[in-house]
Amino acid sequence: MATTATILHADLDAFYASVEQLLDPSLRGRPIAVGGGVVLAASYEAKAFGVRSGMPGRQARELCPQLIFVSGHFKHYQRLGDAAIRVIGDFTPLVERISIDEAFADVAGCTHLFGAPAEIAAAIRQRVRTELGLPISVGVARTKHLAKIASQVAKPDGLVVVDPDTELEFLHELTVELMWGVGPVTKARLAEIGVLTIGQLAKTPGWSLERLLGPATGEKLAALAWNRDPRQLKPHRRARSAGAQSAIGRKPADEQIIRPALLHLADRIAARLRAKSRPGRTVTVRVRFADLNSVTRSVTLGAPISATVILAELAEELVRAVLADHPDEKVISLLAISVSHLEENWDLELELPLGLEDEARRPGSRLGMARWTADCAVDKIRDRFGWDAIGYGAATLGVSRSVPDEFRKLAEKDL
DNA sequence: TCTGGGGTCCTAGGACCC
DNA sequence: TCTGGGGTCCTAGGACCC
Repeated sequence: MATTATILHADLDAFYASVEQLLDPSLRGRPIAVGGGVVLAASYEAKAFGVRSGMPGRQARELCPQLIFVSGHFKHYQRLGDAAIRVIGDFTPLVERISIDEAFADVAGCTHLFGAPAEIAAAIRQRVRTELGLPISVGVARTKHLAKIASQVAKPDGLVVVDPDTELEFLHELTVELMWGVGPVTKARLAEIGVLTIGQLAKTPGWSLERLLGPATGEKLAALAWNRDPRQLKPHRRARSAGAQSAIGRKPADEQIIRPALLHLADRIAARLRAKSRPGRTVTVRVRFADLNSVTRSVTLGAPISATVILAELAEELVRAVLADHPDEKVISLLAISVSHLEENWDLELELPLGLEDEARRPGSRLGMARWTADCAVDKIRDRFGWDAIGYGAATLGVSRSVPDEFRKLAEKDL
């Protein structure tokens, strides 16, 4: 007899759109999209017409002429998302939050207090509905993978419990794209060899999958198809990287365009790194050209950084190297910076390592003590007066904000 | 003429060390 | 001196997730 199903996966339904329908009752039951130029989220009524997040607004309107666009109430998203996760936390401390609207939980240790996992799941759904006014779907199973699939099957506004004795019956009749890690490319590759369902995947020889998808992916999918999911619940995952990007339309690859854009991105990232004392050693830039192909370039430093201007300068050097390698590309459509190899608990005093103080004080030095103190001053002013109270001249001007900064914040992981 | 934004993990080759 | 193997780190690209 298998162990009990105690893993929950809870997922708020069409979260941003549901919040808008909660705030404005006249929107309930109608197709709505959050956003304007680009769809940030769509209600189920809009999804029925094929409207998807990330879709250009114009295309969405073509698919659904009666679509209602609403600008987002971003503060409410954060508040209600946090509140929903707290409801889960009232039952068990073992909660792994995946994003603003989604979390795993293990209720093995609290069934004696609150009843069977299925009852706990029902109670969570009931409380989120009555206390917050939002629909949330929950899957209950023995593993994370199966719980996640169960919640997807439960949507919208449902509950699915997978009995440990009938796991494979449940799993094998579903299509492969419901599996974690199967996207459009993998789905298409599997379709080439006639594999459409998870059951067919399970019966496919391992060597065949590994040849088709590579050793790691092949082995992983084979394991998941037989419901062997080794992943443990990890309540306190720390972020491994922090980044920012900006789609800039179609702009010439000139310094006047690139420098302010990179400074703005570096400013956003570096401020986050400093706030959590997590400087990073690797800087990666991505340049997307007019044809939407993109190229990355990275450098790993001997010591971690979190100063805005240093990050911006390194990023600019990397972008220059990319452009030098692609002399025919005159137009760029996106710039991105990411910082990884983040330090765990970095004492800010150590950012200028012992022995480098002299170098730091040298005028024009990259380590620049003056720059460091400037960042600190900016951070303090922003703490008191808000982000836009101060900034790096060029970065505050002329940077197109196709997506509101509040929306960006929602997607940021806690460092 | 606006195809978003923030992340994770895997792969494959090369450098380098033992 | 030559050959080989294993481990680690770095880099660039890609698939995928929300």
